[in-house]
Amino acid sequence: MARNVPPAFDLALTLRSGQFFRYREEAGNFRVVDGARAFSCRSTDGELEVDGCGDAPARRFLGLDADHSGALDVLRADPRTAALLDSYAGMRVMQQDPWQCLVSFVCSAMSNVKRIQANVEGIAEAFGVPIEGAGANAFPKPQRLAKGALRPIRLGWRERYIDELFGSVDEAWLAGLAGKSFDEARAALVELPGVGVKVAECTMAFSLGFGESCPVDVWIRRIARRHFFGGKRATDKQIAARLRRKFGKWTALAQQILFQAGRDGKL
DNA sequence: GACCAGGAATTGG
DNA sequence: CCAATTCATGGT
Repeated sequence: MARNVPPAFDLALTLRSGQFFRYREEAGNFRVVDGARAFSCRSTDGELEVDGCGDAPARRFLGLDADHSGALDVLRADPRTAALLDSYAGMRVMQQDPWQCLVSFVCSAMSNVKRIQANVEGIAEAFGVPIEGAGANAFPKPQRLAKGALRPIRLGWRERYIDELFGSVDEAWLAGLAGKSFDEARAALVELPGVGVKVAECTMAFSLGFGESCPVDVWIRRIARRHFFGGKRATDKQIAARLRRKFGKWTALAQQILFQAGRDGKL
């Protein structure tokens, strides 16, 4: 059977995993808007079907360029992730538009997926330009926004961060962080308003290709303390260090699997 | 009405 | 470096 994706890629699992927020699901078909690109995709008989853009950009976006068999070797070597592979081996770490990803995760602070989606979509509807034939707006480029223009989006206390980012971030600079070292890229991101270590590492993992990233949120905190620290307390830095040492460049993938399993009540 | 949601900034040890 | 407090909003 000819397959154009590696075995065990799970499109729905990956898109629903909270890495990415601008998609809509309609009967197994996923409509995606990433940056200025809109496309739809579905998985049938182990084949990834894409409409609206070429296979290559869609596959890159979905994280299908990575050496996943190498990842599985690492995940199988630890009993805690090995036990999850039956259900979660189809997870991939996506590679999104960095600017949209950054803004999305600044919106994510102390929020929830439904609201993050509404916030990101609201920003696109209010300031993005229509994408020909897609029935959706591109994610707006960084630009000085009119005073109070974000108010109706109801971003809460994240509003002033988003406003400052729109007026100050250079997209080429942001994308260029992919070529820096892990420490340099993170140090640069943390300088941005509304960006702490967690948001920085989400951006690095899900859009800049840093597989060693380990975003530590409330879920990972609970899971790590219970399953990697024998129930004892541990700081976010200790958690990230331990997972990074164990999973190396597949830390973000392991983190994403643990995160999803935790939310699914399987840990 | 309390409590939590993929945290960050500020301030004080 | 770590810990406590505050921030705005929506859902349960």
